[in-house]
Order: sequence, then C-alpha cells, then structure tokens
Amino acid sequence: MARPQEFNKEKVIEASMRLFWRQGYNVTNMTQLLNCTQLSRSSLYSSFGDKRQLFIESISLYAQKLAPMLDIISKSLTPAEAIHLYLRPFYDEDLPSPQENGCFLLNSLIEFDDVDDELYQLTLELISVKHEAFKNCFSRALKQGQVDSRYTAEELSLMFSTLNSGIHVKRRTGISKKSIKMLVNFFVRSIGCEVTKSSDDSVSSFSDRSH
Amino acid sequence: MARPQEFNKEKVIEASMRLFWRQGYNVTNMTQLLNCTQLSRSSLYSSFGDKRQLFIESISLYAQKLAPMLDIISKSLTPAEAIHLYLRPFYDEDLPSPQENGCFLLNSLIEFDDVDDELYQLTLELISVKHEAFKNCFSRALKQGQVDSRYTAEELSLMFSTLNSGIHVKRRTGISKKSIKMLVNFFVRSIGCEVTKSSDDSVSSFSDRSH
DNA sequence: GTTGTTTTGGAACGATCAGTTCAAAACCAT
DNA sequence: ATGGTTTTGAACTGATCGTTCCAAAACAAC
Repeated sequence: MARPQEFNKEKVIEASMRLFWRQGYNVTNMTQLLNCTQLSRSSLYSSFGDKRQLFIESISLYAQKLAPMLDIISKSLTPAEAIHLYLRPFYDEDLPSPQENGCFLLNSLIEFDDVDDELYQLTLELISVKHEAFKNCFSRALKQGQVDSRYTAEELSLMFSTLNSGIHVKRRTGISKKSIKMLVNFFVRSIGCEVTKSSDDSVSSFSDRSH
Repeated sequence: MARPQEFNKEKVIEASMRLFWRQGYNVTNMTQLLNCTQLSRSSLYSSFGDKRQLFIESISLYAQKLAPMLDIISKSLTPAEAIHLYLRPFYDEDLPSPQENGCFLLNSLIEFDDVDDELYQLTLELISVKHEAFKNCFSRALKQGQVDSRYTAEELSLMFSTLNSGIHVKRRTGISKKSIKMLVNFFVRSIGCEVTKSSDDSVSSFSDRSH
C-alpha cells in the first residue's frame, strides 16, 4: 500500500555511530548526521526520535559489536592472549589501524562527566562490561598461576584498564605503533604473563574487528 | 582622570581557568564565565578579547603554574621522587584531592582533537613541556643506573605519560586513592626505581599545588 | 560642581542549534 | 490510471550561542 522505507535502519545507526565516535556528541550537529546518513530531516526524526536517542542507539551498537570478543576474553583466553587480542590492531604494523579517536566509550565517558549525568551513567554501564571480562580472565589466570600472584584479579584488571585508557589518550597525540607495542610488552612482562611467539598468533583472526 | 578598573586581571583568568578546567571549552558559555568572574559583559570583552582568547590565557596560566615543578623534576629529582611528587595528591589520603576532572591539558587535548586544530596545537605544545621534563629526569637516572636500563629515556617518559593519562581517565570513573597508589607502586617497581620510605617524603612540600 | 575618561549594564544582533510542520512527491495495491 | 499511505524536502520555530553597541553611571582631576 504505502511507500517503502528507502534506508536500512542498522546502516543509519552505524553511520551515525562513526560520526559520534569521531567527533563526540556535542560537536556533532544534525546537519552532519543528515549528511552522513543520507537521510532527510523528517525521516531521521520520525524513525529515531531525536539526536539524543540516536546517540544512545549508536553507543549501544558500539558496545554490542564489542560483546563477542569480550565474551571470549572472559571465558577462554589467557591474559596475554586477551591483551594482545584487544590491543593488536593498535600496534601491529600489518593491520589497518582502528579509528584514530580511540575508544568510543572512553571518549563519551570523558565528554559526559560533570555535564550530562544520564549519558554518563549509560556509558559507565557499557564500559563496566569490558572491565568485568578482563577481571574474569585474570581471575582464571591467577588460579592457574599464569600471572604475578602479588595482585588480585581486580587490581590486574584495573592495571590493564589504566594502560588501555593511557594508550587511548596517547593515540590522540600521534603515538607510533612501535611505541604502543613497547608499552604492551612492558605491561605484559611486568604482570608476569609473558608469552611465547607461537601462541601469540593463535587469536589473530579477531584482528579485523571494526574498532 | 578616569574611573579605575575594579577587578584584578589575574584573578579573573584564574577563575575562568577553573571553570574551563571543570567543564571544558565548548560546554562553558559566556554567562557562566561572567558569573564566575563577577565581571560585566562589556568589561570582559574589552579586557580579554573574546571567549577563545580568555581560554588561551586560562590554559597558559595552568601551564605556567605547573612550570616550576617541572623544572625541578627536569633538573634534580630521581624518577621515583618525580613520580611521587607529581602523583602524590592523587593517592595520598592525607592530602586534599585535586579537582576531579583530571589534567586540564589532557582534557583539552581530547576535546580539541579533530575539532579545533589551533587550540589542539597550542595544547600539544604546552603538554610537551611536561614530557620533556620527565624525559630529562629519566635520562639522568639512566646515567646513574637508577632505572631499568633496558629502556631509553624516551620510552620511560612515554610509559609514565601513559600511566598518567590512564590515571587521569580512571579518576573520572571514581577510582579510589588506594587503587591509584597501587598503580603508581606497580609502575615504579616495574621500571626498577623503587625507593625507600624515608626519601619518599623528601619532596612533599610541593603537594599543596593547585592542580 | 564641572569636565573628561572609563567602566558598566542591558538591549540587541546575527549565527547556529535541535526540533517541528506541512504540502508535495513517491510508492504500492488494485 | 487511481486511491491511499508514507516518505521526503524545505521552510520555519524557538532557544541559545558568542559578540557588538551605546547611553548612562562611576570615578579622577581640576
């Protein structure tokens, strides 16, 4: 009966996700969102509510894309495997670099802190999933003696999260892949879970992820 | 002859610095700046140009306040002393916590990246002074065998900078002082410049700095 | 008090923002 | 082709932004 929608809802969210990711929430205006999604003003508002709602869908999609990897990290990888899986795209010269703007969740956390409590809380919830995954990973490793037992799983997870946040910020100043590799190796060595070259490559199939 | 100015220019810059620091550049509007500086609209514009210029003076003041400490770090402290001097307010339970919003320079770097090239470059220049100071500090320590010689001064400085950036981000999610202390100790131990308890207190006179 | 200069408050401007409205175009079913 | 429904584009709204402008108030010097 009626005229059909000419756009794919998921693709629209993905496009706006990339824009929000690159620029942040406040800097991104509706005109830019319309350009990047190729939608008309009315279509976007009638299908997605408003800018805020579109952002919520965007950041949720980002978290959703991260979930499968976090699940594997949580359940079956060693810390060394998990760390390299998660960070390899940032230091491996043979892999395409992820977006230069770091982690969407971290960016949002910083942007909303002290400014927008609702979106801050949402971001915090999404980010805690990552923290939990690594905590589980370290917890398993502790039981099997694969990491320095002077630290708890919570502490190790916090260390990694801090390293990750640090790299995230440093990437904005133009750090080289070689330097990131140095940082990662330094960290892995320091928590006592260094790994041999061969097993290092066993999980590289995940490296084509989008973030 | 004429009516005298009723405000202190430096105090005005300091007040606006604290506001920009807490909220960021874009979120802060002129009305808020007028409130916190207690100036009239015309006074602020005639004395400071515009919002952008006021921000430049604000972030420059921040860097200027940091300079004396960086000078001492660069010239005379050991890495352990420097690291604890710089980070102690963040982990020492007996000291008042600095603003919860982390380092003004790091905040600005993230805010301006990909959005405002001129202010990004300015921030980058101001931040590089800090990096240089720690690099010099590590360089001295390497000559005297006070740190792990597997790393260069540049690498050590990058490690510290990454740790610092990481802590900066983590503080926004509500990390405890105890956890920060753990992170700092872990780092100091990992680069092989652990220090005895006595010398740890030798530079605490700087801990009342404003940031 | 008068004169000359500067500060001051408030009105107003133009630009930009997110969001709304609506008639016309596009499409499917018959 | 026609009718019924939805999408679409463009004009518009109201709010907020940074910024300008100017007459009146405040002050110092005489």
